Amino acid sequence: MLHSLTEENYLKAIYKIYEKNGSMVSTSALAEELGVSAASVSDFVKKIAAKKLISYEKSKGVILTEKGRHIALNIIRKHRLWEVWLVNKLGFKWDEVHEIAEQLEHVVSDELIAELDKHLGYPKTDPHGDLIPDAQGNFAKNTGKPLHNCLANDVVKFIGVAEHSNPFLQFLTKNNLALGDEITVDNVEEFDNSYHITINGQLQKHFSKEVVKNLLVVNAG
Amino acid sequence: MLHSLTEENYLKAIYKIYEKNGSMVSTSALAEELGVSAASVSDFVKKIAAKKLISYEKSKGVILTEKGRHIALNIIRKHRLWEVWLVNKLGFKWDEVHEIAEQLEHVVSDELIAELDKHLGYPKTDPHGDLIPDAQGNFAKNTGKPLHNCLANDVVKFIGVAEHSNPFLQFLTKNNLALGDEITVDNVEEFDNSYHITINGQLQKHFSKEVVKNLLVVNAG
DNA sequence: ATATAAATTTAGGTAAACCTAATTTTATAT
DNA sequence: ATATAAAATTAGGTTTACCTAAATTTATAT
Repeated sequence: MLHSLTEENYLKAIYKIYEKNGSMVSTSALAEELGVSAASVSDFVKKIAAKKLISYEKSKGVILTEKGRHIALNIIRKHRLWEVWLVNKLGFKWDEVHEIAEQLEHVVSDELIAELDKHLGYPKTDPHGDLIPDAQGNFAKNTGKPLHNCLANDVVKFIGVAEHSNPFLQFLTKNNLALGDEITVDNVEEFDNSYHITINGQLQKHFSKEVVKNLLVVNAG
Repeated sequence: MLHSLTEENYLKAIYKIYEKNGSMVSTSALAEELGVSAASVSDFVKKIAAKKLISYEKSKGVILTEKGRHIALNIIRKHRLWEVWLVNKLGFKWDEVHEIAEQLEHVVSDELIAELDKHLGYPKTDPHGDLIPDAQGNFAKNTGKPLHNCLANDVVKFIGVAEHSNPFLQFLTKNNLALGDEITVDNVEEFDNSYHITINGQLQKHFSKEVVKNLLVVNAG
């Protein structure tokens, strides 16, 4: 079964919003995410609901069916594999790959994706630390928690970001923080919830609440 | 300037037919190549003529302008680079890459293509021996001549194909003939113009006129 | 509870890229 | 030179994915 570019983008957007909010996806949220009018969304969701890719309750919102979820995860799988390729094989930076992967993710060829996966050594995560679903759409939930939850003297490992915007990624690069780095929480400012940290036991930094909320970490070890 | 998928495919098709026939490209030839009706072609060529991508003489045919030729060559460059990647890096066979490259060629990112080119070691030819235009659209003409023009006792090198269909490529693979091989013409049958040849001084084969017409060779040396 | 605001849907319309059928133009053959 | 065939164009229509404006439904606030 072949899916139009638009259909793929709708399913991906529905998946993304659902993952963030955990509830039915509203017409307006979808319109915002896709950059189209609410009227267009209202039209289009009826079409994909008729194809059983989503279930749609009028005026309430939409949610992916198993079939729709499977397709969405396959696109996400392709997107993340291409991002790994762009960074690991072509030398792009983590803030340069999203737009290119948005195009590559729609290329249709199961053999291509299987060979790409092999070529990359079957990576588990993409350059932003996001987990890559397998060909069946299975994947674990990311175990990282925001650094914001940590207390003084905690020692953790930076494994992902909750915010994927290029400005945020560039901010981290500029501050010499990269995935895999060890972070020690030196002290938390009570007054504004900003964090004084040490990266890899070497570099001291002071990050705002907005930053530490978006750094996903696990216990070091 | 951004071009629709359709526009890119029209320009590529016009280029391809023009290279084969060396004259103005007819509506019917384009319709045949693109798999659409002549009426659709007649409509669409007006649109791209208005954009100065082709020049169009009503009822006579079309030809690329410099601008249109430049775009066509850029798509061909991308197509061939992706084919090299598929074969050299992912391990696909030369008869498995065309359809995938048809999709990849439309991805838009000059940086991507520049990095891909570097990653591949700036290849001069694709897996079928076709020359890859540079980023400015410059490229030499293929110097290969059909083996069909050779006489008994000629010793030549196989460097390209005039026919790109998968059945033909698979036929050559099955017969152990690959690009770069040395071909010795042992004898030409007068009666049907079939060729008795020896590949790399080892393997003797008997190929029909239809086959040898599509094998491009240069003098061995 | 009802007025107002916000979100959603419906109605009606557009542009891109296709189609078939009819017409016109160009080429071919006697 | 003219009839016929082939090729190209025009006319009129469809589908997909969008739009704005109007109407309706749902949520919010007094």
